[in-house]
Amino acid sequence: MADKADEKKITPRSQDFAAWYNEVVLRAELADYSPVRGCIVFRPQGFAIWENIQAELDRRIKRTGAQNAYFPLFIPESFIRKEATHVEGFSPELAVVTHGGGKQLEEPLVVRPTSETIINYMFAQWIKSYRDLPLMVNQWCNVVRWEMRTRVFLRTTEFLWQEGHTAHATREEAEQETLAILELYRDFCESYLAIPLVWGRKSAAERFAGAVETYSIEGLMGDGRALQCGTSHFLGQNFARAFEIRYLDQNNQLQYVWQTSWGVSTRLLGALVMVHGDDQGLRLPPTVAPTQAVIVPIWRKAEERKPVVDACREVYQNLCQVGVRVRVDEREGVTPGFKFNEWEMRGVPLRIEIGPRDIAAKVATLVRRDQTGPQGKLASPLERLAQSVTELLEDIQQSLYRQAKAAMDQATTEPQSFEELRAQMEGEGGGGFANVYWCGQPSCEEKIREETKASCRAIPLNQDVPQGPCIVCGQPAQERAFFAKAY
RNA sequence: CGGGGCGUGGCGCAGCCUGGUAGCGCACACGCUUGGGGUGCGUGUGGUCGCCGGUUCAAAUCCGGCCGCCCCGACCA
Repeated sequence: MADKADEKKITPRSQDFAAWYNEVVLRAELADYSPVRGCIVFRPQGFAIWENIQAELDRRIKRTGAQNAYFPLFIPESFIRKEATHVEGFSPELAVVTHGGGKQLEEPLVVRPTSETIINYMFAQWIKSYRDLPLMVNQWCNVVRWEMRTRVFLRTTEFLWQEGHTAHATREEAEQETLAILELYRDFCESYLAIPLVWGRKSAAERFAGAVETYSIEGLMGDGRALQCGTSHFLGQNFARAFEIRYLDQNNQLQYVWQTSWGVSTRLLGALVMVHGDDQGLRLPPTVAPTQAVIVPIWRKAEERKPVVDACREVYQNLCQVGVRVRVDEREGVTPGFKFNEWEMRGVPLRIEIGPRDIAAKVATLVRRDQTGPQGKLASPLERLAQSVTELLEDIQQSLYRQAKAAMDQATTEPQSFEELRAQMEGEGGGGFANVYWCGQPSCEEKIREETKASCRAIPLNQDVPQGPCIVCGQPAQERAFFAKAY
């Protein structure tokens, strides 16, 4: 009997995080494996989350003045080679098409790993004058990177993302844009996805191939490892020079443009699972949840069925009217208990139970996904249910953020010595963010990576901290940086 | 590419040592039952046992070869 119950449960998160993660993704029906190695299928439950992310992010991006466009999937191989660092960074992971229409192609076509080259090729033709600037485009698309080792959502051969590309007249303006997008991503992740972050500049070793500076937002997953959740790059004039993107300024002088690029991907789905999920499955913040509330009718005798179902449908209508994404689970032949577990696995933030007892008392029983046990359960009068639900969803959003923030804060330390850092990162259970003084030398960063497996995740901006000794070499350091084991 | 492991209904596995009608749990279909935390019972669908060859009257099982997948390492803006 115990075995049978266990069979329906997933591997506990604390027992084997990787197994837990895979089981949640599969059982919540977010994604499935495909016949092609490293490629996944986004199932309706997972894709609906991505669509919500897209919709909200798209609004926010457009508010900055960027416009959506679409560039080709195929890029002439020679384009990738035009920017030296870029080609070095991407060559090993390119998928290349050599044949088409039954014939070998004159020039192989690269399946885009990112679209800097082809977009900038077009930019060069569109930009003539300072009056054409700034030029800001965004595209939602798929990209392909032939990774050696893949993980669902976190690193897949093909993934979906949004990539923004901008060109500006001045360095200052481009730098400002880079940071504005970083802030846009930060706010989006924290407020919309309820994922707390650290953020800042990347070290040279972690920088995007072809960028002058890379900035990122970094989340901390449930197992103590960091996940890069979005990047914003200041490209300087690297691509402008490679692709001859020049404009005439007010003084009739030819100038190279200054550029940025930035993106977030379907990796965010992985972050949602790993930040919020628990042993019951997924837990979704209400803002991004495709279904925010599910109504489960409960009845025993045949004559109880109609009043219960009628009450459920009425509540459904009322909630729809106030904009709650709600559904009624009227399936027969499965018990309420089964439904409870299933919707919990899928991460629905709020469950509304309506049975004969509730109807008699003129209430509905509300059960919040973010709290287990009796404290997550409350009776709410039917007459002001819509308001209660709306308020509860808001509260659940805050609560999920607070829980994640508390976990991140608890896992964030300020080790004073290299030994302390090493001890923190050691073993499977080791991890978290280590906020340390670092002199900025690549050799010290490399030593940390070699000996602790932790890499530099972000160097916070506008630091106002006293000088201290580099945690590796002891030389005076002006800055602190976050190190962590990363996905 | 190096080290380790595994290929048997959709999923997880047993059977292989000692050759003889391919089995269990879950899932799925139907019926009754049940229903406020994964209800129980019954009936049923579904597999050329990764591929090729060999030994044998007979191969999931023994032998040889090949292929694929997973884990660890190397690698990864």
